[in-house]
Amino acid sequence: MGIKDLLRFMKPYVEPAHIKKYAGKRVGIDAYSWLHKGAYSCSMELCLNSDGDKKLQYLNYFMHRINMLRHYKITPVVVFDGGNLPCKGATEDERHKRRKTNRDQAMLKLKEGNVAGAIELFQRAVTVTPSMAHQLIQILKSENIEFVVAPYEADAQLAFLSNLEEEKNGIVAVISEDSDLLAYGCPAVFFKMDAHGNGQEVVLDHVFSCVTRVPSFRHFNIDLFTGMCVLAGCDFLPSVPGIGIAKAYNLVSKYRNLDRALSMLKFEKGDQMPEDYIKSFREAVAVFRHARIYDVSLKRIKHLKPIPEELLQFLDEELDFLGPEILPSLATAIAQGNIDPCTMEAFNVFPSTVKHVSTANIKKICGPFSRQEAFTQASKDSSVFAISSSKSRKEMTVETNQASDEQMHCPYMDESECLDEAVALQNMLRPSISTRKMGEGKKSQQNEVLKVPDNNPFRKRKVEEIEPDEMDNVTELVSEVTEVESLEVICTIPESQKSVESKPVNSMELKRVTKEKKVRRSNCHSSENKKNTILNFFSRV
DNA sequence: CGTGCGTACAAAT
DNA sequence: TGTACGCACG
Repeated sequence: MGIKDLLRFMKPYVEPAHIKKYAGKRVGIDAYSWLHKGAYSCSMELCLNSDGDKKLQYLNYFMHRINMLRHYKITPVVVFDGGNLPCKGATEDERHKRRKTNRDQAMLKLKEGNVAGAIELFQRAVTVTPSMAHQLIQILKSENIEFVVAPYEADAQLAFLSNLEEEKNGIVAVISEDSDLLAYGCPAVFFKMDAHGNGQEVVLDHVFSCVTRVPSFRHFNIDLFTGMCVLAGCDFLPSVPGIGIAKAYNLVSKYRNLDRALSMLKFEKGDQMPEDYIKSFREAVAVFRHARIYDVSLKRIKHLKPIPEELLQFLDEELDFLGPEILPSLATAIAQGNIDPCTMEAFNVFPSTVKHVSTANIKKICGPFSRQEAFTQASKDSSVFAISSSKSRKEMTVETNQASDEQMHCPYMDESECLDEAVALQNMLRPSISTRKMGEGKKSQQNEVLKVPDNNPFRKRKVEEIEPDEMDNVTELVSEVTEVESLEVICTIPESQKSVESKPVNSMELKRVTKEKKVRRSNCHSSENKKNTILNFFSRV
C-alpha cells in the first residue's frame, strides 16, 4: 500500500507531534486505517459473523479515538473509501483470494479445537467490509460527527478537503497510515497516531522549503513530487525494475521536469521498461492529480484539480481510468452512506442489526459525549428494507427516512428533467435499481458516457461469459430480486452489469474495451425505450 | 550506493 | 497482513 519506501526516504521530514496542536481545527480521518486496526480485536467474530457484542468491538476502538480527538477540541471529519479504481481491480482480487484461504484454514483449525491458531489465521483473513463502514456511519450520524464516503479513493477525497480553505469546510491535516496522502498533495499528514494522540507528522510546505535537510526538495513542487512517487512505484503502477524511491528522486531532482526525467529513464532502462509505461505513468500521475472526488457543497462529483486541455487530448478524452462517472444523485447517496459504493445496493440494515449498535452499546462506545438517545437516532437514520419472499411475486415494503427524503428533494440534482421521476424512485427503491439506466438515458440525450462503477472485489468477474449483445440489453439491466430468507434483502445485479473495464489490468486493454463498448452503445436502444422499461420495472415491483 | 529480498515482529483487549 | 530492518548482489 502506498508509495514504496516513501516514509523511510522522507525520514528527515517526519517529526514527532501531538494531535492537540490541531485544537479548534477540523482534521480529516482515513476511516479505513482505524477500521482495519479495530477489526483485529474481533477478527474471529467478524469472520464468523457471530452474534453478540464482541463483533462490534471495532466500533468501540474507532469511537475511542474519535472521543480522544474531541477531548482535544478537534473536529473530526471521517472519510471512507468508495469503489475501487479499475487499475486496482487485479490486486484487490488477489488479496481477497488470499484472505479466503486464510479464512478456510482458520475454520479447519477451529474444528480441530485449536482456537489460538484459528484466531491467528482469522486475523490475516479480516477484511473491512462496506457493511462495517455502514455500521460505523450509523454511530457517526447519531453522534453528529461529520463524515463523507468518497466516490473512489478516500485519499483523494482527503486531499481535496485538505486543499479547501477552512471557512469552506476544509481540513487542516489528515490522520492516516498511508503515504499516498503525500503523493496526492495533502499539506499535512499525521501518521501512526496512537491512542493518546502521539504520532508522526509530515508537512509538505516544510519539505519544499527546507534548505538544510537531505534529501533536499528545495526545487520540487507538488507535481514533481507526485511524479517521483509514481516512478518509485505506487498502487496504480509498479515501478520499472531497478527503480526505487532513491533513483526516482535522483531522476526528478536532476531534470526538474517529468518529461525529461521520463525520457532519461527510457534511455537508461528502455529494455526493462514495459511498452506502455509512459502512457501508464501519465495516467497514474493523473489519478493523483485529477482523481474524482465528491464536492459536498456542490453535491456532485468533480476532479481534484481540473483537467487541462492538453492532458485531455493526450488521453483521447478517455477518463475511465479515474473510475466511471457517477451522477450527482447517486454520488450524494454514496457520500451520505446510504448506498454501498461497491455494489450500488442499499445497505441492509435490519432492526436486529440496529439493536446491536444501540442502547447500552452506544452508551458504552460513545461515552460521555453521547448527545442524544442513540438508538432512536440510529433507527431513524437507517433505512429498513424488508422483503417477504413468496414464490410468485415478491412484495417489498419500504420505510423511508429523513435521509432519503432529503435526497428526493435535493435541489442540486441536475439529471435531465424526464428522469427526475426515475431518480426519485431510485432513491426510494435503492436496492433494486441502479443508475446505469439513468446514465444510459442521459447519455443518449447529452451524448455523454456514463457507467455505474462495479468493482465489488467480492464478486467473481466472468467477463468472458458475457455475450456482447447482452451488454446493452435493457431488460438485462433490470435487477432481479432473488429469493430471500426471512428479512434478508438480496438484490443481485445481473452479470451484464458487471463492469468489463474493471477486468483489464493494463491501460491499453482498458481503453480498447471501453472504446468497443462506446461503439456498441451508440447503435442501440432509444432513451425513451429505456425509460419506459425502468418505469415498468418500478410499477411491477 | 541502492534495490530487492529475506526474516522478524506487531497489530487490539 | 504489513512493516521495519539487515544483508547481498548488480
